[in-house]
Amino acid sequence: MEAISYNRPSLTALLRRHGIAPTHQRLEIAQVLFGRCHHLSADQILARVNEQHAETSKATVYNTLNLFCDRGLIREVIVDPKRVFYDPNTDPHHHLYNVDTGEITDIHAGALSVSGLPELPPGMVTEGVDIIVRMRASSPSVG
Amino acid sequence: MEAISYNRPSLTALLRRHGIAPTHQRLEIAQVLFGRCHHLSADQILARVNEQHAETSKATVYNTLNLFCDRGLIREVIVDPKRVFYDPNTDPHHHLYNVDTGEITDIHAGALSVSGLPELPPGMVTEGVDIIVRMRASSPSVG
DNA sequence: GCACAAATTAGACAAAGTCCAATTATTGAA
DNA sequence: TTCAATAATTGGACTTTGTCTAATTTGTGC
Repeated sequence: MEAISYNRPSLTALLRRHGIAPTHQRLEIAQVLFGRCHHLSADQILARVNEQHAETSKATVYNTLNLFCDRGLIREVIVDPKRVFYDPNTDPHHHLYNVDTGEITDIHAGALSVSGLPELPPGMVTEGVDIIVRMRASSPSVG
Repeated sequence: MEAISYNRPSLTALLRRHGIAPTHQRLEIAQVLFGRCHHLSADQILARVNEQHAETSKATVYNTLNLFCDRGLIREVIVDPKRVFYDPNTDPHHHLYNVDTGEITDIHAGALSVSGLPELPPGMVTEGVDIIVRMRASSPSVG
């Protein structure tokens, strides 16, 4: 895994390395993504970026998250039909999803192996394999 | 796999077996789900149900799909952040997702095995393991 | 036919995300 | 620096998916 420090100079370098001009707003967003707990939604990122003083618009947050995804800096996590989460960890790994709380935890891919995947149709290429383990508390009140 | 015929009497029986009163609208929706190609979104189901003559409202389609899910008749498929798809196949299986076209295909679980999944935290229970293989055409114009 | 419960409905509403035209930053060159 | 060109950001309107509610309709047993 690429070691990432969370200070401005190294975030600036990180963006540049991915061909992204390091503007003020992008650095703020990068800091939220890489500096705090993982798996935030666009809305949560918007709120955190503007915690101290409003400085970034909704449009910019969405633009930036899509840009970061396109450039391989972060990854979308699609587990909740209501919103997309963004994962600053781009190493191969999977997710444990707490259906009750919405909490997402990483599962390292190293320990895990999948066999028996079918061949893809000709001309097609795997973009990624997502494994989502959905869990819940064992004795919910619903019988 | 439970064999399901797609005529009214067997759909009626299917609903009753799951404790669901077989109303006209529910039978229409069941027919669309079980009788045609798989993995439809709520919107697609709404359109198909009202193809001939408008007979079912948006609210009923959403109510019914949620009811069918709760009762284990169908399953949600969460692969596209824009909408939920509904899968009439409730046997254990996984999905191949064509990122370019949005097309979803089944992967039978029989042929497939996963090892190395971590233990769940105490008091937690697996609700399901979803595996999504995302694929795309091998040489997209984007370099 | 009557009363009661269950299902359906239109349409208002909410949340996530996109789009656009106008403004503001940033950059490189002179 | 200053200027011009380009790139980024912005508010707000808009779209889409899905939920909610209060009123109506339907169905059931008696």
